[in-house]
Amino acid sequence: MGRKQSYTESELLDITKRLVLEHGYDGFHLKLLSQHLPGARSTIYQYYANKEEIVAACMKRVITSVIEKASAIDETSPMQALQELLTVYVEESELHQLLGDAHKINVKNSAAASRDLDFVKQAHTTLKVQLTRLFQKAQQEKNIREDIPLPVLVGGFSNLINTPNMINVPTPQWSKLLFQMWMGGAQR
Amino acid sequence: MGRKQSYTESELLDITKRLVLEHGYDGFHLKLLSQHLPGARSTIYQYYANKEEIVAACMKRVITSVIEKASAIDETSPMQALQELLTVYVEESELHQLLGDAHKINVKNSAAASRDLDFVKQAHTTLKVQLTRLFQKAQQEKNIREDIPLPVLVGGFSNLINTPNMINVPTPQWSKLLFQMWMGGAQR
Amino acid sequence: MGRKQSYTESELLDITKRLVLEHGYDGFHLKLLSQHLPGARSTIYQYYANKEEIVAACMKRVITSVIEKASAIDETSPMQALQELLTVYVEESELHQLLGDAHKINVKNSAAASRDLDFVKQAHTTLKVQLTRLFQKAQQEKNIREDIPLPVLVGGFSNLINTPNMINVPTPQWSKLLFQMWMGGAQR
Amino acid sequence: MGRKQSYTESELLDITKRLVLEHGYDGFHLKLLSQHLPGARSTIYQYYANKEEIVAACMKRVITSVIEKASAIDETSPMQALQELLTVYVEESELHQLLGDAHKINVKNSAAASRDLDFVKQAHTTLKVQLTRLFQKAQQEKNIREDIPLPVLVGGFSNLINTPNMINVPTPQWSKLLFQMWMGGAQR
DNA sequence: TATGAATGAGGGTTCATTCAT
DNA sequence: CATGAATGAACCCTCATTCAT
Repeated sequence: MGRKQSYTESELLDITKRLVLEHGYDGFHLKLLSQHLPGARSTIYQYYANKEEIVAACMKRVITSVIEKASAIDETSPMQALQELLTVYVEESELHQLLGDAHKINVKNSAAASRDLDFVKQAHTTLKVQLTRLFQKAQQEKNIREDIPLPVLVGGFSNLINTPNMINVPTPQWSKLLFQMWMGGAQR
Repeated sequence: MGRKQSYTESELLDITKRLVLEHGYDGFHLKLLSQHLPGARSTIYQYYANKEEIVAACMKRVITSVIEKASAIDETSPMQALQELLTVYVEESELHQLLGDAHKINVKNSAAASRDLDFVKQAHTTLKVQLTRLFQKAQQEKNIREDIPLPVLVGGFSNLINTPNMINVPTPQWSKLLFQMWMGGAQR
Repeated sequence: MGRKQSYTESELLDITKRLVLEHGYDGFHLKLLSQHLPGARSTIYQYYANKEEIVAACMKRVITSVIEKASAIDETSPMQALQELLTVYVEESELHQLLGDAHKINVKNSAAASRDLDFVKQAHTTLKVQLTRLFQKAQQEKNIREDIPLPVLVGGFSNLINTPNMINVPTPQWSKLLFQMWMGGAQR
Repeated sequence: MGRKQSYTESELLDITKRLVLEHGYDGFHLKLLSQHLPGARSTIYQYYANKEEIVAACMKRVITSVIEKASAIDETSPMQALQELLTVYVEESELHQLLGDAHKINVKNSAAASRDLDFVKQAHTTLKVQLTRLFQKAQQEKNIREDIPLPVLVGGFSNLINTPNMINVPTPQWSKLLFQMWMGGAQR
């Protein structure tokens, strides 16, 4: 009946996420991964067929969690929703960075990786659609200035999550600060 | 005497910059570099002693150019200066991304790389000092709101350069749009 | 668990010894080594981390064996002991040549190589101390002429091992012949 | 009428000799050589067609000089002649070490190197013949003990030159000391 | 002739992946 | 299943030698 697995798939992906963020896709080695897990390097192949699949699965898992949180948001009030959405994004701010390496994954080697990356792309689109929807609603409700093109405002909003939290405020307050700044501007 | 070089050091660094941005430090190989230059891989060693030195020299050159442009700015009016500085940063928006990999360069192999990276660090500090100076002046002149901590505003400003220019506006106008958004906020 | 190694560490070091003696340190390549072992070049890295470590380990092993044999000698009668010591040296006459390349090993790359070479140096000293001890005792017992400086006699003794055995006498007899010649001189 | 040569062939061979002794044949690079000569590395090819020829020419020159000195010795008294011969050998004691690497020279690349090495081999034989002749004469004159096989005595004599001169005596006296030790033996 | 640039072969090392136990 | 050994492809880098100026 076989030996007990010494770690779960989920643990494997957790470590993968951390290491890919730390070292980038090309700096992420299976040797490195195995050093952060019990057991031998080759054991990893019991879980995934190759490096590509590991990272793809990791990306899929991360974006799935974001999608779940984002789709749970009540969109009745668009501005309120945007604030909540920003909090979700800030909480998972690595998402952006992580997915930035998606294009490096060589998909020819593995159907599974290919499928996972397709899912990621799909999910990405879903998020963009939600964002656009919220912005359009906000605009209809006259909450948003019109002298700046909408895509610029959307881009600015999305880009907020990359702002480094230099003052180490807890995430929810950090998200509020960012939203406040984005909304009201820097000028007195 | 001797043969004519088949490409200049500057060309080499141009390509290096592009490739490091495209592939990251770990994805940047001398093989890749040589594929984008005429001649054999080993010819590269006529210019630099190793991979580390190439990338370090590249980073140095890029930040040097930014420093030059930034220090030419007239700081009399801080808000005006910030707008101009943003333009410089947007023009060289890869700087940030490029330098992000600086810590990956193994400096033990090469004194030259070490020197160049020290220079880069120094220059980085110089830029931060300029930015802080401008913000303080702006604050003194009551141009900047005070209910948001200054570091957040600074962070938000710096982070503007990462906003993707989705609408493909020419750089100067893009910079103006960003500045306008950052100053006035998104709210109507 | 895992596969069976296709050769032992000891076999690897045996071949290394032979090849370093044959080709010198600079002429000793891992490709050469792998050609004298089953399997691929990269397999060697299962045993040692780099070329330096291989040769250092080899030297350590050889001198360890000499130290063991030399320290087992009964030193009651110094002349008898010297004869036995010579036999040990002649048996391991490659030692000298092998260690001659020790200074070429770049120790910066590898702590293990550094440690092994320190051990070798230490052992070398131990051997010299023993030799000096025996000569002093022999001198006290008036077995050694005094019109020639002791270091010259010691040097001459040590150098005996390099005498090529042209007549292909078995080692113990060869050692006896050399000792006899060194003691009695060539003159009738 | 061309440019003035910046160094002579003889200087080139002098440096070569020193460097080959210092680094061994495989540790001897043309880059190293050119660093010890004025001018560019490629200039060396104005003197010799390749690395092999350089080293072969160097060996030839060294052994030629030994042959000259050795053949000038008056062989009337064999013991006297042996003492003088030893002095010559000690003076040129690097000869042995230098020629030890002769077999490493790949002769296929160069007819000139091949010719020079043949000459070296020939000269080597000439020296051995002289040595044998002197020993035979010494034996006939009853100067040499007969209980030890002649080749052993010859080998011992030849090997004297490798004795390290630890006490830093000037060469002629060193030679005398060695001869004395070899003749009379170590025993009181 | 002297030079510095260009080159390709070859050696060191790492790493994803496969294989035998 | 889990493991550790084996492998080959891919990189970095050096060096003898050739080539164009």
